[in-house]
Amino acid sequence: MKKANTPSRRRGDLMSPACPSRDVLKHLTSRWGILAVVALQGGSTLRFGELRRAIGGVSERMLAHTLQLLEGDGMVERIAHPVVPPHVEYRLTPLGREAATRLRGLAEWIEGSLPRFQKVWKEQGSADRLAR
Amino acid sequence: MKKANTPSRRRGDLMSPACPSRDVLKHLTSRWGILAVVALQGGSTLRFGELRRAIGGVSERMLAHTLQLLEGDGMVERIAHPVVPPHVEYRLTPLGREAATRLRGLAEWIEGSLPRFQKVWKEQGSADRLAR
DNA sequence: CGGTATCCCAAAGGATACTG
DNA sequence: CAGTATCCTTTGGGATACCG
Repeated sequence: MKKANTPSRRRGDLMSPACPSRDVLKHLTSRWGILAVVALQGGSTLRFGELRRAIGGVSERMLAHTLQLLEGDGMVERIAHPVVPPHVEYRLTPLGREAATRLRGLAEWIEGSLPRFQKVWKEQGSADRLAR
Repeated sequence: MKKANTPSRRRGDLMSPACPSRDVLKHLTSRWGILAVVALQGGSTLRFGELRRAIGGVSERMLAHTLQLLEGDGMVERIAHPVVPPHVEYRLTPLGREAATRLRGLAEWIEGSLPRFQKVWKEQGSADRLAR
């Protein structure tokens, strides 16, 4: 019979409420998701503590949780060396590096555009009306 | 005197906990932020209801709130025609279009990579261990 | 060192009803 | 039509303590 449409496993649609691609987006856009990927960008492998210090403000609990989400999506690889004290390294997988390209672009654009945002915030009183 | 460093208004640093650029990231990565920007991408102006139908699953309350955040950051422009019944249109500002470029790239990559994510989810039992 | 386990809270977000 | 207002539930995420 027709194989014209393979509805389920062809391609995601973020505009559809039930699409599994929403989960990927959710993980990447969790509070620390983007920052973790960006911190790992560059191919370097980082230890848990290094990563934690690189990402200002993240708690151990949330960093571990975020890394598990990303590992579950195949974007981060966890390498645990069986020594004591523990030595665990994280690095991006090929899939994660693809994500990192986009996320780094976004991150750098935001950072570089900050002066313009601040101008907007100053000109209008948006800071007062809305929770920042 | 030296003008070598203008610490505050030069450029953002997302890795710093207190940097205001974190607010922009937070707004864009709120549950509906990216989807709203992507839905408006293309330069077209959309009415509130059209936008709502375009973004599957968003409630009126959250769409209005998200649009206000984006408007407050100068990425979305709200054009209200004083007629009855109300007629309100939304479109991206130049700043918003710059964001849209990055976000559309991310969104399309996620959508196109869904088969690979599903493969990862199937191979490892990550769906069981972690909340999706 | 690199985590879990537990507890707790603020905030994000949904449902519903109402309004200019 | 395009919102607010209100109420309520869920959950993201911080603090702390403990463990292999």
